[in-house]
Amino acid sequence: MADEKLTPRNVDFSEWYNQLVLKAELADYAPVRGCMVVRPYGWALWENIQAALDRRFKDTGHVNAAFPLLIPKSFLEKEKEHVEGFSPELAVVTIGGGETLEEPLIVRPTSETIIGYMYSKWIQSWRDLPVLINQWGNVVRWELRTKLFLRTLEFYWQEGHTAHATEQEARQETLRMLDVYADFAVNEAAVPVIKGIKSETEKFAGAVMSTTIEAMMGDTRALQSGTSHFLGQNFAKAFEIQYLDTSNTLQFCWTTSWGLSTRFIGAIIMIHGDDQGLILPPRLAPIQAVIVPIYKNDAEKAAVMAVANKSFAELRAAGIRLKMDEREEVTPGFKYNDWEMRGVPLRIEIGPKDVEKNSVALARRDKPGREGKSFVPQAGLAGTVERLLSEIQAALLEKATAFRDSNIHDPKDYAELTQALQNGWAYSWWCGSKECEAKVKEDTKASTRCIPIEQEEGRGNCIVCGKKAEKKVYFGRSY
RNA sequence: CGGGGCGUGGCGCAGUCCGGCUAGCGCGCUUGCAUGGGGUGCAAGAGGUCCCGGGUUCAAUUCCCGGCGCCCCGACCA
Repeated sequence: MADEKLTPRNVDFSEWYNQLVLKAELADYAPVRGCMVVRPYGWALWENIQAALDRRFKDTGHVNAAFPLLIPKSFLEKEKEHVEGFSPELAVVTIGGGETLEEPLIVRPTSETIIGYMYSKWIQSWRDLPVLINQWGNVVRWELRTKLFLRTLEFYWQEGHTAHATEQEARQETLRMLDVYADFAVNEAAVPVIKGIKSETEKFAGAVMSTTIEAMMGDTRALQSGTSHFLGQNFAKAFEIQYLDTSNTLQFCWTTSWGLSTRFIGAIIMIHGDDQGLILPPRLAPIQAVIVPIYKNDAEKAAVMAVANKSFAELRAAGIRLKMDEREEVTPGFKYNDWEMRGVPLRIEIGPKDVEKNSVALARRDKPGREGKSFVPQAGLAGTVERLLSEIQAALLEKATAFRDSNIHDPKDYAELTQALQNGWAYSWWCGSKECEAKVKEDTKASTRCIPIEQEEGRGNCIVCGKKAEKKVYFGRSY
């Protein structure tokens, strides 16, 4: 419960984050190292994320299915880069039913292999394409260093896997799903993101091209918040995913995969939260508004609850996700702090004075104190609440965007670059070489985050080596 | 895997250096009374293998040896 204040965000961002996740009851540490329990409030947030994404997946023609948690070890070994990338972080099952298994099974770290195997059975003809399947599930990666939501041994996500007849179509699919992620992030989570392409060193093991939506957290560190890969024919060749084209020629498919995980909850916390606690974007918040009735005797209680119950019914009917806080053992002030910590966007206070004046008091979570407070008529409350929720949603996006943009620097030379990366990102020309990328990482701990898909025409000189460069890239320290 | 730190009621810690009596404190929890528009007050309670194993000793939470676990930094890492 809300006993003590959080460590202020600017004193120790990491500590603030950990305390907040625990105190807001989003998640808790599990009895297994590096694992977490997602608690009901956190899972409700995830369910809203799922719903917003799943709707978009369906709208773009995808269907859901479920594949096994366990994958034969040999499957992972069929794609060379894939196995090299993932083998250090695999959990392997060697015993089943008391017997040593002939072939070890791995707990899926991602499902390209087993889904690829199934696709090879299901796809025969060009008429079977494209295959557009998504899976909601969990995966395990044996990470050495973990943090609640951002990186845990087991995490929940969705992984989309598609197979296409042509390279062009698969590349389009990759970018289309990246757009879906960006649309979700911006319009549902109020998380501004940059769509871009990962460098060779940063890309997914087994992909031809990886794309990302990259977001800046409240401490200016970067977070890869969703990712979409063009896999070329790498997995199609490893698993013989083939079809006969219209001229009766056997062809390999072109495949993609794309994923977004519970890590995104971490992004929401770290982007919008403040010293008081969480600030959840209204469109995803499990509770959009909380009603706090205020009274000190039975007579006042009866009058206040009559108005509170009427308001509750009206808002409920309007589709607002709503909570009535009827606890009698804590004071109104305690409830204010409690719900602020949990990030509820709007608080509705109803007391004897409101009953008298036919009003209610509204307090916006995104604006502290008096600035966010207003007294509105009881009549037409649902309309007022809907308008405020939508204003809060817009204000969160605007604030996060302004913060990000003010922390993206444009260094003039390498010295300025290293300086800029102490506190923020840099957007600079880059020749594309691994050497220059590695040097920046060595000197500043910052990696290339992405080469934005949308960037102005032109050429410049690499910020590191000074050679001709055709693309600009974002550098930043990441989670 | 390298460096550092820490394991004591549910949580956060003190005590241990220099062994000894009933192991304390804050928060939380239970009950009662008062309170109630910004983290409410008072009172009475419940709750402990002092991480585990071994050794030294009349006596170990405390000293010694071994083990396990967790956290931070680094390396690694979608």
